[in-house]
Amino acid sequence: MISKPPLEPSPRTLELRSALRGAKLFQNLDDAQIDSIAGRGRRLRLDRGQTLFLEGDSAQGLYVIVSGRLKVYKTSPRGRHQILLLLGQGETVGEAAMFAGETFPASAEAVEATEVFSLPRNTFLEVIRAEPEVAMRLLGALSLRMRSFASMIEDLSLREVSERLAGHLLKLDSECASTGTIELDVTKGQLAATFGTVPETLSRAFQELRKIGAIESSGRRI
Amino acid sequence: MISKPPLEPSPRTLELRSALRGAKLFQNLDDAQIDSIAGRGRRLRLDRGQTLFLEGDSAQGLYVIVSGRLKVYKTSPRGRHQILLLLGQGETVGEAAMFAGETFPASAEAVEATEVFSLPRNTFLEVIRAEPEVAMRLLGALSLRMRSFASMIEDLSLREVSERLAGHLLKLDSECASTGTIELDVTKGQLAATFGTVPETLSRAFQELRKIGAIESSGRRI
DNA sequence: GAGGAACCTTGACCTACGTCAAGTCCGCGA
DNA sequence: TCGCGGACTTGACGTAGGTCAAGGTTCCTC
Repeated sequence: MISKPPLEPSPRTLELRSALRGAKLFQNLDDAQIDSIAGRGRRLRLDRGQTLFLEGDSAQGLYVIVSGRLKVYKTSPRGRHQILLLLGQGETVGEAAMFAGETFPASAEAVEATEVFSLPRNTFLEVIRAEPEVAMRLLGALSLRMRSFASMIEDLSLREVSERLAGHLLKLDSECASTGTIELDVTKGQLAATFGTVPETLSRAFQELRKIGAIESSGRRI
Repeated sequence: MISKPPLEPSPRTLELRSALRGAKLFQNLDDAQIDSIAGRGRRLRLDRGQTLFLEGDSAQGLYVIVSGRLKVYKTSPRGRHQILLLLGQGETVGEAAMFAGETFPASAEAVEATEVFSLPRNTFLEVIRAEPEVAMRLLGALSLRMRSFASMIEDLSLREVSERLAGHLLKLDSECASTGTIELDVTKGQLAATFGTVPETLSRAFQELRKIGAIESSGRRI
């Protein structure tokens, strides 16, 4: 028996709506538009560690994270990882692939149980054309991401690991509360991979900052 | 005596028009639109080595390169440079700064005598709103740039210098003619700075590729 | 054609950091 | 309660590549 969408929205539908509305990209769409988008894509569940796409896969659309977290990363032949982005609820992956090249420039995988909403390329292009404001927000999002890539490049090429760590901690502190104590929400292994290094080296960088008295830390609290 | 623009377009005006039309961003605008844009910005001449803006400067607009070349780069406290982009005629700088943050995330300077056309932020935003196609092209351009940043990050973190060089040479070859011989159009010092390294190391990388027989080279011909 | 100023190369040296190999600590399921 | 596996740390070691210093080219100007 095939069931059509019920007239009363199910809890899952409500959750999806609010996730889409939470996405910066769709912030100024009205309910009807959100619902129309919600009806035109598919939902995907990913277990922790499951991959959403691999570098080189052909990109058919845009993904919005409904819940959970993804990492977007590159892999070296020798098995090391470089994390480009860590994304949470309301953030999107795959925009860039829709406008340049047909394939994903990096791989993406869930770092915890994650649900994504996938919107086909053409649907998204329609939305953009109909709503110039979405295009503007997308430009904003891409620009922000470019900035963060630019500073990753700067870090990798001009700063050493403990400087990257120090900078990152300062940024976290200023973003979150400036209370002076931070709780990491990623494993140190992942943190290392976002800095372009390995856990061992990151560990020594923590050690160094501790030695010069810049931080105190135990476990993930700093 | 103040001279108004003549009715007959001057050669300089013609040059500007064709440069703007050459810019991918404005490719599908008609003559009237191009002229209107041309009339609303200013032209700037830069000598070789002169800086267009510095990281942190407040960004008032978009620059289109009319002739010559610019490098966009980051600097370390110890004076090393990392080149993010090398841009030529028809390419644009400063888009990202218009949509995210008020300041330039990097510095830009002319690597040869260069003329740029600077378009105020608001004018450009008007153009985008009036011409959604320009927004789409801009999305394409930013996406492409993101891709190239992503692969710079990959290179810096996962590949060694001679691999970067080899990859770059292969790309140049496939882009230009696949003839097997390439003529570099940048100094090796600049090439080094785009790879996140120093001239000495680049020189040794060339040496290595020569030794294993992958290339032959003399001066800038390879 | 002589004198410079960039640019490039080569050598000697040193250090940041990646790798390998043992641990240690912690949470979780039986 | 006892492992057991994953995350993290620590140590020893090797090396890619940055730095410093000294030439060598090429090219531009006077």
